[in-house]
Amino acid sequence: MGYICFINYSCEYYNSVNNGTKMKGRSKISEKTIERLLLYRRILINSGLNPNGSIYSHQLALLSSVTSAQVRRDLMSIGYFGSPVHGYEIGKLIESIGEFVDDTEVQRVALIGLGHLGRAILDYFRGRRPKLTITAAFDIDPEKVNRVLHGVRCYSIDQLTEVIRQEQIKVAIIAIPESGAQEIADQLVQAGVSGILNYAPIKLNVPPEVYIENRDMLLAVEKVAFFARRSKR
Amino acid sequence: MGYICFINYSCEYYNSVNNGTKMKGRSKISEKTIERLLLYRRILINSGLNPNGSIYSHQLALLSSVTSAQVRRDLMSIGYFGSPVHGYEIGKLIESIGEFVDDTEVQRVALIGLGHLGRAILDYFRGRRPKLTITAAFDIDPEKVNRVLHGVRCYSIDQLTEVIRQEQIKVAIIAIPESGAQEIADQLVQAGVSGILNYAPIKLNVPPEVYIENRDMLLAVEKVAFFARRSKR
DNA sequence: TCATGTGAAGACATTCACAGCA
DNA sequence: TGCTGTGAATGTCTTCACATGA
Repeated sequence: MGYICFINYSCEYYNSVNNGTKMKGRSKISEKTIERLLLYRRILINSGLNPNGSIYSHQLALLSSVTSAQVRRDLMSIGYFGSPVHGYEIGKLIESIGEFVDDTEVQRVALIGLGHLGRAILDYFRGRRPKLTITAAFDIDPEKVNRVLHGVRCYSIDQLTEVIRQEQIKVAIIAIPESGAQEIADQLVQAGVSGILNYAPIKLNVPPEVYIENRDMLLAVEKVAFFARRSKR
Repeated sequence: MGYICFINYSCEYYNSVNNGTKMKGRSKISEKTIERLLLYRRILINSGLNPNGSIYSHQLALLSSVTSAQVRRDLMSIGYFGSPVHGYEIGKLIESIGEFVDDTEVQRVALIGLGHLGRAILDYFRGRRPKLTITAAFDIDPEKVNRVLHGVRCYSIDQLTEVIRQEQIKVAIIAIPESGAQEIADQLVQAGVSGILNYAPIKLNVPPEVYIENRDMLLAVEKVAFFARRSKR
């Protein structure tokens, strides 16, 4: 809640056309901006547009369902500058967003729970993001333990701390029922994880320095059901 | 985006202690407030607290990880009033939130896609919300069609329009890969659906009167990975 | 005393609108 | 001309802080 990050960036990063105005010091980037940047990148990649071509803010805005002013602000905030003539160079824009949102090295992710949800995540995820790989999965089911499922090695939940410490994993996805979720969260934090994506329908207690994103599946349906009723159809 | 709903409510709904100030006319409730109200309700139900007891805003705030002022504002916005002496009566609060967020009748929901994700949703959902039931599932796999899986009848995707029209379903969950998602969304809209929960990693084009909630699973991981790096651990 | 309900302030997010430039 | 980058305006959301009341 109210997560703001301060990023200290140097100017080599930016393909700045407008290279007169170098940005100094720190810049604030909101969660919403990050989400949109990730969205822009994926839209650009999936669009099939020529990476050597360019795109105007209003075009990208249309593809992303936001306003053109929003696009320009977001790109400004990562220090990527376009040209009034050609707009933004697609390939370089994709790259710049990547430099901003991706780590320099590959980030390893742990997946807790290989039930239907866990396997769905693996399917959606599989090879999509080169800088982000799910390297370890955990489950209580002895049938699954020590096997490779959907391309990922499955460990026993008892090895959680050990494996996460060893592999220096900082990101975890909780895809188990709510009953065990808090206990797992505690273990994850203990083992050094600093970001948790939680699919269990429960509020997890974690220290404030650990980033947590809740994707409560029940709540999502309830919310849509509410707004569906308010539609004028 | 910027979804605001105007609700016209009558005062019979509210267990107003402070019955001097009746709210007249229309009130704006934001998406965020709705999410929190749904969260409060679930926390209250799951907490195991005695429904005949009461709770103070700061206690509920602690359980929900928000501020007490936020809790009071949210409850105010649905016209539920507590007492400075006892706080809010738990049972009546649960009921009041329900009267606000639930439909008067049961709402039927369609689930598109019975892969791992679809089955995960069914598992999480199963019997949790009495006013909301997934009544029809759709899949292309002939193995699944015309069978009852996880308690829900599975139809062929070809019957989509027909079944949704017949059952007057207004809410749908898209749990299929991105490749077919836009086509399905178009059909859903055609069939009269007014709220869509989309799990496919793609921006769906729907008319503005249709409410759409995106729960992009890839983007969620990318976002958490980003903020995990910014942690001070 | 202590918690509610709420006006007002503050923080944050989005959009407007226009200078500046090729 | 038609775009970008951005100050200023607007809009939305959250928190502060205090009058009120049992």
